[in-house]
Amino acid sequence: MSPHENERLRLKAEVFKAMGHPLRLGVIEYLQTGEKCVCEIVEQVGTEISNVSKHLSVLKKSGIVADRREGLKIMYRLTMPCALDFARCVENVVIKRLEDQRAVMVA
Amino acid sequence: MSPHENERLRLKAEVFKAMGHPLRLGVIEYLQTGEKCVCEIVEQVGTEISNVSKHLSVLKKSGIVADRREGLKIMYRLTMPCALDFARCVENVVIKRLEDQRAVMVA
DNA sequence: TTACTATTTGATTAATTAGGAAAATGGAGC
DNA sequence: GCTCCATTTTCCTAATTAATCAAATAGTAA
Repeated sequence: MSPHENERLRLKAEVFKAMGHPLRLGVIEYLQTGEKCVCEIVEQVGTEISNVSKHLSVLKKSGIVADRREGLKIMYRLTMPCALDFARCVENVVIKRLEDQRAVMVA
Repeated sequence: MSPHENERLRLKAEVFKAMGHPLRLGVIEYLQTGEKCVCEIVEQVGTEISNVSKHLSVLKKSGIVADRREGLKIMYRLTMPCALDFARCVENVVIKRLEDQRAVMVA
């Protein structure tokens, strides 16, 4: 693999990796309902501000969200709309797995 | 967040996490060209067999690939076709970022 | 059964990631 | 200037992940 090919895969993987955490995925889903300040996001996910802030910076670094200042608040928004399409597809697969899990537990 | 909601996000995140490694992403792209044995995949990605095997088990656990035995060989195939659609979308974003990076380096 | 091939698993180590608490930053308003 | 507010960064510790090598497994064929 060429260095350029390698860098392409690395950047691409970074996007998936950023989405590969329940809290961050929750934030992405929440941001579908529109631009939010950190304080709103904190309330939604229910954990320490400092923790949320760090997760947001991961999302930002990978290009999934962007932020802007509005007075005292920092507003975050989604910048990769297609992420939602895929998330929806994965959702279906996951729902199926959850159903399978339950079936196993019942059996 | 309810426990069920939590479990849903956890499973969903697991899929993204599985895709969040350059080597595994390379394997997924390679498997677009059809079912392959471990030996072929090893040749493609160019690293230790045991390492590839472990990465394959991560992909399998998250439901992205499935395997079957054929004689001595184990054949792997993609089982989540939509993963490719999203990968294509991310690709475009990443290409733009790569171009930006180069622009910065030139400047 | 023995030898061989393809793959997985286990043990170890190094590196990265996640979370909480406290300190630091950057604007807004007095 | 100082003070408040929203957010980020730093420091620390615990947990997870990745890579390599060696050993184990599972099927094939003599």
